[in-house]
This record gives sequence, structure tokens and C-alpha cells, in this order.
Amino acid sequence: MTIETNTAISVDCAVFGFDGKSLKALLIKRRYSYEDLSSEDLKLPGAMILENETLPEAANRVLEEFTGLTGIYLKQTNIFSAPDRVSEKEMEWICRFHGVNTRRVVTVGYYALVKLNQGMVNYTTRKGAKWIEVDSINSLIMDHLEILADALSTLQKEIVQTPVAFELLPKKFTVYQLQSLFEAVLGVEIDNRNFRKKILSSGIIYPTGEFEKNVAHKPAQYYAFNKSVFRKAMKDRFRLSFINNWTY
Amino acid sequence: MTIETNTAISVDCAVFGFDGKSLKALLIKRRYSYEDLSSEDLKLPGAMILENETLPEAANRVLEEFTGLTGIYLKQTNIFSAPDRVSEKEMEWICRFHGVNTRRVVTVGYYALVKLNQGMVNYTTRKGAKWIEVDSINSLIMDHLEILADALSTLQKEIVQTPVAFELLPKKFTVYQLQSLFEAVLGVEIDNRNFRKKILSSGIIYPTGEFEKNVAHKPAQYYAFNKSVFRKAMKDRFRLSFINNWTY
DNA sequence: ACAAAAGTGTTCCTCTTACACCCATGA
DNA sequence: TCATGGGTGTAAGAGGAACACTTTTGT
Repeated sequence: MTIETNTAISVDCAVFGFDGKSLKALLIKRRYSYEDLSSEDLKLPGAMILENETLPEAANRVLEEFTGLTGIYLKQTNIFSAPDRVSEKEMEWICRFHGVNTRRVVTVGYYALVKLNQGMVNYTTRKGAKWIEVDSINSLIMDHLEILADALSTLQKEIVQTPVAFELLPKKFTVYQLQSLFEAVLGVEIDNRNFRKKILSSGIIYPTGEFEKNVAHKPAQYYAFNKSVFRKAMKDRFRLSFINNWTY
Repeated sequence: MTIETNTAISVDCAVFGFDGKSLKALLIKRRYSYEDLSSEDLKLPGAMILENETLPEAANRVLEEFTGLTGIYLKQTNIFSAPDRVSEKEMEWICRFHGVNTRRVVTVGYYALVKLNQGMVNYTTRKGAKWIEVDSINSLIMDHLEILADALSTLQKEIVQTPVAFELLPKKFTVYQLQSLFEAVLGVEIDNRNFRKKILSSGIIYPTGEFEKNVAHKPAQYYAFNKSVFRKAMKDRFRLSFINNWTY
């Protein structure tokens, strides 16, 4: 019985952004080619964990490197621990690229949400990263596509139960932007009247009194997220009979 | 920038069982004392991962060791990666006990569900493990109490959305047993008439035609879980407008 | 007879759903 | 004047919540 301690642990981050139309993920080109591994291959931003670092700290370090931001929304998804998840060739590339010497890498998936505006696009572009429409991503290196799919499915679960939607929108947003975000993330169409009714009656967003300007249609009002009402709603939920939330 | 590859990865399993009255967890005494670490200290079953093993494989290995069963319900919860989650003294104990030489252990929490019957209790007792009422557990070694709390909260979320309840019950069970399980896991009281109405009309359990014998009250009918109806119900759910499941 | 759990119906009310038109603005 | 998205109400139906008594059995 051999105990394996020569295992490196890495984090890989699926970073999502919303441009008002579609859901995008932040991808980077594999830097440096190695044999027939192409530098055109796309990957998720990631890193090996350092000696005195927790996994969330490592993930935050990666996020700061590529977005320049700290304190952005971050949540662990799954662990990918198959001994053969990294091919021999990829393993050689990893050891060379990261300057490590290890026989195995277990990676922990994270998903992160950022407010995607022009400044963010400029920043990530300078870092050599690109925002790609999630629906159009069909190939990434190693098991990164699986990590991304996992992250998307986590986002879909969370967006209907927690206020993560507001992590993807500017501080002030229109009801339509919020609705479009739900539609993009969940891949469904939503009736606008019912959506407004539900979201506004819940009180978790409030009108700011400001309106769009210079738009070729009736200007929409900007709303903002009401944290305290949301927290109250969460507490209330636990006072309801459980049967309320039961979904069999 | 030092890359840490001398990190061991372990799994710790919170194993739950239901005895008809209360929810219990499987705990083992720390074997072998070391300095002032007591052999009376309780811990979750766990192990270091082996060289060619995935994390779920390691968790299943631990479960088989303590319960004699394979293929039991198992799900990953969280990762505990704080560099100081294991004190120096505990670290020495770990290296001695597991025969490893490492400076850091990152652990992955799993939760597992087993059918708790007399045979199971006999088996685990022979293995030196004990079933302890979850409500009464208030101290475990290292961060195992946190791992257990995490697992419980995962179970509470899952039991109302997936058929995990049936992993904790015998193949044939009464409606009351099922209700008691929900009450024990969620810590709530449930109206019996509404519970029956909901569970029976959903069709996810069906009457077997068998009844209790030798009980000092009207004998209850035994029911069984209907997998195919459950799967159909899951599919249907995704045809509903998302707003249906929305919980703001 | 009594103790103990099994089993059963109804009413009220809230929430979800489905659905179509006019409004304000810039081009 | 037209194109674009903003914004509004109502009626029908389904599902959740609250609530109390009779039945069957063993002791």
C-alpha cells in the first residue's frame, strides 16, 4: 500500500460574464507550444496551489491575475481526480510550464461571476484572454470542457435560488436586462409580464428613479438589488413548512 | 514562487443512517494514542488516496472497510484546504498512523447514506465504529465536525429534491417511516394528511399489499420506491417554466 | 377498555399561468 | 411614420395550508 504524496493540486476557474445578450466565459490560449500541442488550444484560467495557500485563495489569485479584480463571486464546483485525466504529453507540458515535477495533478473546479463591461474586456484582452459565448465553446484542453459544463450547471441551479444574477449585472440595470440574463443562463423564454410581477412584488430589486438615455425606444427605468430584502426572504423561507419547497 | 507538490490528499466520509427514530452518523475512535491525543477522540472514517485511485474510489474503499458494502450512495461535499487545518501534533499522528511523510493534508468531504439495520450495526461494531445520534455530536478531531455539518446540510438540501430518502430506508417501508425520516433530517414537524396526499399523489412510492404484523395498532401498509416514476417526474420538471421552481 | 399508530376530506387562499395591447423615444 | 423595446391587468386553475376524527390491532 503506497501512499501518494507527490500529487499536485490545481484550481481551474470557469469565469462567466454577461454582455446583455449572451453568457460568455473567459478563456485563454495555451501559452508556449510543446511538440504537437498547439498554442491555439483554449483553456480555463488556472494555477497550481502554493505552499501556504488554501484552494479559494489560489482561485482568487488566478482571478486577480486575469481580471485585475479581488473579491469577486467565487464558488467551488467539483474535483477532478481521475489518475489519467492528464495525458502523458500534457503532463510534460504542465511540468515544463509550471516548473513543477509531479506525476499527477488533481484539479478543483471553481466558477466565478464578473460584471462584463468594456473596461473588463480591455483588461482581459491585454492579458491574452478572450470572452467567448458559452454556447459556442465545444473544445478545450484536457477535461476543461467538463469543468466548464459543471460550472454552468451550478450557475443554472444557483441563479434561481440565490442572488448570483446580480453579480453578473452592473449595479443599476433594467428589468429587461435581468430577464435576458435569466433567459441566457437557463436557455428558456420567460413571459415578461409574469417576470416583472414576480421580481417586483418580491421586493428584491427597487427602482432608482433613473432612466435610460438616448435609446430608440421608451427609456427603461434602472433598478438596483436590495440585499436586505433578499436576506429577509431567505430567512422567511426557512419558516415555511418544508413541503413548500419540496419538488418531487 | 514555490510549487507545493508534497501535499497529501485524503477523504473523510460522513456516513448517515436512520433507525426509525433519529438520524445517526458513523464515527470511529482514533486508534493509537499519541502524546496527549486521546484514543477516545472520535473521528469520521477516512483515508489517504492511493496512487492510482480517484477520490470517489478512495471514499468507496473507506466505506467498504467500515460497512462491508459496495455501491452505496456517495456524494462529494466540500474541500478543506486550510494549510493549518491540521495542528502540528495531529500532523505527526497522521504521518505515524498512515505511514506517510507529508507536511500538509488537504481533505475532501464525502457524505454517504446506508440502510441502518441490525446486521449493519453488528458489522460496524466489529470494526470498532459506532452509530451516534447526529444531534448529540458536538466534538470530533480536527475539522471533522465541520465536515459533518457540511454533509448534513447537503443531505437536507438533497432530501427534498432527489430520492436520497430511499437510500436510508429498507426496500419496503411505511409512509410513517418515510415521514419520520423527513422530520428527523429536516428537524421539522409535518402534517401527516398533507404528507400522504403529496407523496402518494406523486406516485413515487407504490403500495406493496403487505402489512405490518404483530404491532399493537392498526398495521400499516408497506410501500416501495418507484424509480421510473421518479425519473419521469424529474424530466417533467424541466418542461415547466423556470419560474415554477424559482424561490426568491 | 385502552393505548398507539393508521388512515382519511374539505375548505380557503395563494400563487402560477396564459394571454395582447398601447406607450415613449430616436432615427 | 416606423422600428424598438418598455410597460401594464385579469381571469381561470392548480396546488399548498390548516384542520379532527374514526379505524384497527395488541395488551
